[in-house]
Amino acid sequence: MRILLVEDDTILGMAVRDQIVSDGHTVDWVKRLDDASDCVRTIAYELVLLDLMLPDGRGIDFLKARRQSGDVTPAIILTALDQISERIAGLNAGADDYLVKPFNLSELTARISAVARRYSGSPNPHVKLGELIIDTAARSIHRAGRAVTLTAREWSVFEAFLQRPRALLSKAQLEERLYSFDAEVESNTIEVYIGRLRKKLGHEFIETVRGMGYRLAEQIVGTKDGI
Amino acid sequence: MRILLVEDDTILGMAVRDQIVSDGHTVDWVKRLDDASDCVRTIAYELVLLDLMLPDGRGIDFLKARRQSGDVTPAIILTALDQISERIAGLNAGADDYLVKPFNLSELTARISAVARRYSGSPNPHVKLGELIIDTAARSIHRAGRAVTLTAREWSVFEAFLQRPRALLSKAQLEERLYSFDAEVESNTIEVYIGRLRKKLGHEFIETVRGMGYRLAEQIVGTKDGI
DNA sequence: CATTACCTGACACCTACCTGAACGCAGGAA
DNA sequence: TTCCTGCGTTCAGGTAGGTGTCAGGTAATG
Repeated sequence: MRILLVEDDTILGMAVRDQIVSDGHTVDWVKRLDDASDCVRTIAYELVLLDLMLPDGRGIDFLKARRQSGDVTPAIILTALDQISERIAGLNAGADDYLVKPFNLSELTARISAVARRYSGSPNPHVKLGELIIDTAARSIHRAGRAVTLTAREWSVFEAFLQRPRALLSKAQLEERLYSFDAEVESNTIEVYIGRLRKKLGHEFIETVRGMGYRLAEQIVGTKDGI
Repeated sequence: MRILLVEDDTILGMAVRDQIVSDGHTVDWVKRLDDASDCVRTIAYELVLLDLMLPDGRGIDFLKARRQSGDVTPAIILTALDQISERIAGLNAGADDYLVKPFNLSELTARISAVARRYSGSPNPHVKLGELIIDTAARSIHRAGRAVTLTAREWSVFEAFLQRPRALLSKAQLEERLYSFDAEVESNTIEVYIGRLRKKLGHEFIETVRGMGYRLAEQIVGTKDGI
């Protein structure tokens, strides 16, 4: 699982980061909201851990903005005890959960896996994209009434487009998503997977931007709805 | 929504009850676990609010027993700040959420409606799945007129699929369900249980998604084609 | 035209998965 | 006690399907 941690406290941030890593996840840790914005713009996280009081703004505004722009990435809020109203506001703003500081690290682990579980069965599991109906919990896709099954890798790539429907994703970005940092891939894997996805989902779905990368075709994404 | 409140503190209990009522729900309030047992035996609640320290036992044992016997009613745990390990154990025992005392009442409202949303399609005691008729209370399954009996572990795995019929469940998720955090299982237990379930329920029942996990076959679950 | 980027069918490897079988352990009966 | 039975867990061998690689072909760009 790829997790974004937004926390300005160094001590706490380090502890949280280490715990998450030892749970087998990947973490990117930033201390400011504008860094966080950069991160979510380029990387499709599966979970955001969000402190509410940050040097350059309130976490809740960040969260609200993300939800406004259609981002459904699960978010857990990290908050101090005396910010009860903030917590409620956070839940209303679209947070999936919160942790009250100071919290136990094994509790963090439990909450993370709980959110991960819950998210995969979230109340809005069905996403519609053109003629595709996507059930993220079941990882199943229906195309014109027929079920389409994707392999693990294929789903990873497809998911990247799902999470950021309008974005143009470079091959490097997609590779980074598929393979852990150190792994070296010396070939046209991404091209191959794009091809396989096109074969399964329909060739009009993903369009090539020569020299730059790939993105979902505009008529598929639509103007406002979807995701 | 019909809610069971298990809380021995009179002041808190009254406050919670009033809040829930003013949210438009129905509450049954009991102060002891054996009263709670009577209640859940006769009434199908949609949510249980469960204090952990009660005069006649630990709430967590109650919850665990309910889950063991196939009850999937959502539960929110009410716990004091210093009972962190209890909270974690509660989540592992099958709680859906918890509230830390002292909590704000509007926070309670938010959490309740969150659970309600999550479980908007609440499972009833007699579930039909394809040619299977499942009695979660009795843990018995009828397949084509014949009774099928599952062992405890087999049921645990099966129940996971029952609770989230359309979800894809990874082996890690299933393991986490079977074993407490500390227990280490170093083998293909899940694979074996999947195999045994298939043998008992029919091979077409559970399908493998290589590299990702397992899920109920789609023709079994049936396509809920809203959306 | 040449050049570059991308597409795609084919293929070998490898790993996740399946399955039968055996082992360990607990509870019950004699 | 000892034997038996049922359940949970582990292990090893076999298999099929996913993955990465490559080569030859196609389309875009100047």
